[in-house]
Amino acid sequence: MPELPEVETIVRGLQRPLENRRVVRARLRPTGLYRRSSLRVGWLVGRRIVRVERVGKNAVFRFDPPGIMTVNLGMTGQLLLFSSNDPGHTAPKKHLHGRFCLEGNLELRYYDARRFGYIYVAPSCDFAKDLHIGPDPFQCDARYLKKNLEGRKAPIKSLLLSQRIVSGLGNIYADETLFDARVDPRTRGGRAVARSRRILSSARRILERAIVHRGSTIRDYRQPDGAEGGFQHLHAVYGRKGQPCVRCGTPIKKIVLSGRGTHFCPSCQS
DNA sequence: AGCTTCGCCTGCTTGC
DNA sequence: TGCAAGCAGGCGAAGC
Repeated sequence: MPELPEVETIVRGLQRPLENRRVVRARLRPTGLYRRSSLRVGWLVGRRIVRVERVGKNAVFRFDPPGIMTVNLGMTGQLLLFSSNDPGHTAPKKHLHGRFCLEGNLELRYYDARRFGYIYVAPSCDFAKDLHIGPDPFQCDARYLKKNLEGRKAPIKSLLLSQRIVSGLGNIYADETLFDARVDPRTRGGRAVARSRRILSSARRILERAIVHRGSTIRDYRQPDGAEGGFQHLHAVYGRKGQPCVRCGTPIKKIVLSGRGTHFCPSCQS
């Protein structure tokens, strides 16, 4: 599932090929993939992509004349790049929902098997207001996190998953972060305030390492050129139920927390 | 208001 | 072996 490191990798892979190219044709179906109140992608035709960037878990495309498209990949979304004058490329059609043809015979395709992703097209976007997302772990400090955990009763894991406080963490990296910080995922937010600094620095460390390894491919995630990520081999807890903790050897436990599979070491996370 | 659960959706895994 | 139920989960909406 594309979280911050995966989206960062995708965005970096798209910047050079896409920036400064004009949209020649754009199509997206079904309309259920649009976020409420979004314009249709046809509105982008004739506009030039001036910048590709990441905001939380969203890939964001900025255009001139002014316009913006945000892509949230949900669980199984993919943004793949094809050269339309390369007859050898065999692009699957299954789950292909979006096609963006650009100058220079480039085609950006949007695939999403489960269709949990969504796309938002608008003249401009206020991310906090329109997408309900807060700063990512690289954009906030421990004081901010502390302030937002105070008095909260929900488990720290659930609070980290909420994109409103801190954006970018999903199920994999929330588990990995809390393991790194040695914090039990069931700890109530208010009880984790004193460990805000450690949690934040763990999040940054984990995310940086994951970016270096180009994200985690569990099943669907791919880079724009179709390659898999490599960080899945370095997970300490996610997907390691029953296997020995890399720190203390205790079997990793898997529980359900706020409806999410949650992996942790019952011995060294407290 | 804060927190949890539900529904969306498909494909892989599990169990009979 | 084959089929159906179970499970996975990001996110918004609904429910408590």
